[in-house]
Amino acid sequence: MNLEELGRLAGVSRSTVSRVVNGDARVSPDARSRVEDAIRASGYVPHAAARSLASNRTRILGLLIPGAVGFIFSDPYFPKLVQGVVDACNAADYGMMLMMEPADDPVASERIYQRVFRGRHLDGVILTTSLLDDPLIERLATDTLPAVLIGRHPSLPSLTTVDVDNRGASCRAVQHLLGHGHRRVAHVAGPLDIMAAIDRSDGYRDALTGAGIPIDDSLVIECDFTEASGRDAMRRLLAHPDGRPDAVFCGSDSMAAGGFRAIAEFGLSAPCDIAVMGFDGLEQHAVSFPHLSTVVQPIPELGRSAVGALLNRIASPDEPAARLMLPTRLALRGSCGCLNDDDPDLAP
Amino acid sequence: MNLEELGRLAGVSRSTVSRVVNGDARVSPDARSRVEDAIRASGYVPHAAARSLASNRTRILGLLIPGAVGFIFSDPYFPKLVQGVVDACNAADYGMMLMMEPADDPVASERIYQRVFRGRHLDGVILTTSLLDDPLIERLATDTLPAVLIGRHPSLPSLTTVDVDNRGASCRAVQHLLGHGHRRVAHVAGPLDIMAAIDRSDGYRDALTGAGIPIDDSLVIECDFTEASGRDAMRRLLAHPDGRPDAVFCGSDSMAAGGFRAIAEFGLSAPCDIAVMGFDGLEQHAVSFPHLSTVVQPIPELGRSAVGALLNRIASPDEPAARLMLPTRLALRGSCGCLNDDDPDLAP
DNA sequence: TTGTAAGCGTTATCAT
DNA sequence: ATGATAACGCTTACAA
Repeated sequence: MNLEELGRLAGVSRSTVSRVVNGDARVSPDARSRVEDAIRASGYVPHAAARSLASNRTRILGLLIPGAVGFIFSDPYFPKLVQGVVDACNAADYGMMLMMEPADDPVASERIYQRVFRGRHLDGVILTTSLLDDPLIERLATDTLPAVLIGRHPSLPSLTTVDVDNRGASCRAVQHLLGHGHRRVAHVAGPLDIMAAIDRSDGYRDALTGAGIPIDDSLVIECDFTEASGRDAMRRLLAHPDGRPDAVFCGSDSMAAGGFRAIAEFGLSAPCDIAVMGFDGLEQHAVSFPHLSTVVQPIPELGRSAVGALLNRIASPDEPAARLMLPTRLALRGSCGCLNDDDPDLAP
Repeated sequence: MNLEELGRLAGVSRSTVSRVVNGDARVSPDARSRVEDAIRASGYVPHAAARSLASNRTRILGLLIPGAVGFIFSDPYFPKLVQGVVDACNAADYGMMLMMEPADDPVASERIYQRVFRGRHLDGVILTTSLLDDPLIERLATDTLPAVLIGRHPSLPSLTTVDVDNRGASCRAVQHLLGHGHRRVAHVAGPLDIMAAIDRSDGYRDALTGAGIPIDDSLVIECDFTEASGRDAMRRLLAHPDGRPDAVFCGSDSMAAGGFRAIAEFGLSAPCDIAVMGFDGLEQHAVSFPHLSTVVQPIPELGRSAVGALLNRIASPDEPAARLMLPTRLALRGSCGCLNDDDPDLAP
C-alpha cells in the first residue's frame, strides 16, 4: 500500500494523500475525510525509508554509550538513563538507535561511525561519554550532525550539554556533613577520568577548603563506582592509621552501599560510628539501606531533557549551544547524622 | 557524494560503483581499483535510506523490552543482554533500535507498533517479553516480520526461540542440594507470570518429586527478582513456624544476595546454618558474595545467539522455526554446602 | 565486464 | 485546493 494506491481509493492524487498524512492544512474537508477513510480502511503506514530519502530526515536519534566504562552493568545509572531517552523518543515519535562503543577497538568504532553517522542513519545523537579523552566525542562535536552531551566536557563549547551541578551539589552535601560537626571527612571517589567523578571530587574539596579544613589526600580514595570498590575503600578508611574518619562522602550510592558492608564487617554502624553520604538517589539502594543520606539526581529526566535539547537543536541548528542544568536534592535519611527522615518520597 | 559523482571520478557508470560497494564479483580488477581509490579519496559512505528504499532491507534490527517488568533496572540481566545484542549487531554491520514498551499504555504501544513495524524500519526483531500474556508478542509472532524470542513461550510454535534450559538446570541445582543431604529445601521464586521463573520453579518441583519429597507450599515464596524481595522471603523462611529449611533455591542471584542479608541479620551463615543456591552467575554478586553457589547462564551469549538466529531467519525465511538452547553451568562455590571452590573462572 | 534505465515511495515545487 | 512532475540515491534486471 502506498500513496498512489491510496489516492486511487480516495479518488485524489498522491499529492493530496501526502498532504493529509503530513497534516498540511491546504486540503478540502471533503477530500481529507475521504483520504482518512481510505487510510483507516487500508491500514496504511508511510514507508520510513522513502520518507527519509525524500525529506532527508530519519526520525531516529542515536544514543552512544562509551565502551570503556566498567560500571555500565553494575550500576542502574545507564539503564535508567536509557529509559528516559527511549520514553522521550517514543513521545516524540522518534526511534532510538542504541550504540555501545566497543572498548579498545578503534577499528570497530570507526566502522560504526562510518556506517551509522556518515550513512545518515540518524537525525541527531546523544553522547554519554563521560571519559575525558574519547576521540569519538571530539569528532562528533565538530561534525554537522546535531549532538547533545549528557554530562559536561571541559573543552568543547560548541556542544549542547545536559547535566546536574555535580560540583555544587557535592559541595553542599559535604557542607551538610561538616554542619553535623564532622571534621575529618573522607571521600570515596569515582574514576577520575570521568567528568562527573572529577566534579564531585572538586565539590568535596570546595567544601573543605571553604571551611578552612586542609585536604588530607590519604582520606581520598579513587574507586570505580562499583559496590565492591566502595567496600574496599571503606575498609581502608576504617583501618586508617590515624583512626577512622568522622564522615565519608561517596561519589555514588553503589559505593556507599559497599561502604555500609564494610562498616558492618567492622561491627560499626552509621551514623553512630561514622557518617555516610551518597550520590545518585537510586530507589534500589533506598530499599536495602533506607537510611542512606544522598544527593538525588533525576537520571531518567537527564535522558528526557537530552532528547528535548536535541530535538530543539535539530529544529533550530543556528541557535547557540545550550547548557542545561537539572536540579538535585539532598535526601537526608539518617546516615549523615540527621535524626529525622525528611525525605517522604523515598522513605520505605 | 553519491554513486553518480563517484562514477564520474572513477570513469565508470554508477552501476559499476554500486557493484564495487556491494562486493559484486563481476567487476574488472582495473575498474575496481579505480573505484576503490575514488571511494577512499572522497570518503563516500552509502546513503542508508536510499539503500533501504531500493533494496527493501534496512540493516536495522529491533530489540523489544517489555514495559511491565519491574526488575529491568535492579538486575543487570537486561543490560548484559542488551550488550550481547548490540555487540552481535555491530559485528554484522547492523544497527540496533531499542524499544521499551511503555507499561500500561496500550495506545502508546500501538503507536510504536505502527510507526516502527508497519513503517518497515526493521529487518527483524528480537523479543524479550517474558510476560506470558503480552498481546504484542502474539501479534509479532504471526506477523511477516522475522522475529526471535529470547526465552520461551508455551503456545507460539512459529517463533524461533533462544533460551537456556531453566527447568532442567534448576532441577539439577536442587538435586545437588538434595545430594548434600538437605531434605527441607525451600524455593524463592521469581514472578510467576514470567516463563523463566515458572520453568525454574517447575525444575525445583521436579527435583523434589523425583526424590520422593512432597512439595511444601509454605516453603515456596513468590518474589519479583529483586534483592529486597529475596531478603524479605528469606526472613520469612528463617522464621518459619516449623523451623528454618535446610536449604533454599533462589530463582535469581539478586534474590539470593538479599537472602544472605537476611541470614546475616539472623546471626546465621551459609552453608553452616542454611544452604543457598542462586541462578544467573552474575559477576557482580560473585564479588560481594564469593561463596554463592549458582547456576551460571550465558546472558550476553543469549543476546548474540538471538541476533544470529534472527539473521538466519532473515536470510532463509522458509526454514522452520528453531529452538536454540544454550548450556548452563553449576558453579559450586560453597554456599550450597560444597567445601571446595570448584569454579576457578568466577572465584575472586 | 559494463552501461542503460526502470523502479523503490516519498517530498516538494510549480502550475493550474 | 489539487495534480503533474521532478527529485532523493540506490539496486537490479536487461542489453550490449
